[in-house]
Amino acid sequence: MNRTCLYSAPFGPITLEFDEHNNLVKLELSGKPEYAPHPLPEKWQDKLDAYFCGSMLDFGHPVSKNGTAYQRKVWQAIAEIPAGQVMTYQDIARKIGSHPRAVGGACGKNPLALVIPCHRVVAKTGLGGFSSGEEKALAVKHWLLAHEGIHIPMPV
DNA sequence: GACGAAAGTGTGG
DNA sequence: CCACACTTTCGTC
Repeated sequence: MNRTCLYSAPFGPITLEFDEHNNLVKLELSGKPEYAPHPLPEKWQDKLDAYFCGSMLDFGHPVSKNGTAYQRKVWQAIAEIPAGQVMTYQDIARKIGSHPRAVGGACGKNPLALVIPCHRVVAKTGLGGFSSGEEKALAVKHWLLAHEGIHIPMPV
């Protein structure tokens, strides 16, 4: 079985899902306070605390293995993005030899939202899209970017 | 310059 | 096989 934990992030509650292997399998930016909050592993509590504190912007955790080969490639490329820096979908697509559309699709299925800096990936026209236009998720993305000191050029 | 349509890739039904 | 996705680019107005 999996354990669903809740973490109080500055922008709102986030849901972390752990499996019986005690490893993070999913990280949702949307808090679902409808489950009994299991004790979040101190290991991740500290990581998240350090991240939101601004001391550690890199989780340094392997990407989820629950995905296709291309998805893993995309996530890995994203994970290689240095902290405090953003990369466009085209750059990533070019890096892995694919196209921006596929990159966006792979990112959309990214189960580890915060672990994989998918929010660090922006479109050429600015922030780009997020969750098919989920303003809430986009707000979180903007918050995370601002947290890293990145200013997003508005497409006016 | 702004708006609308087509493109080329991967995933899901 | 067809439709969708966190886009990009070309064509037209």
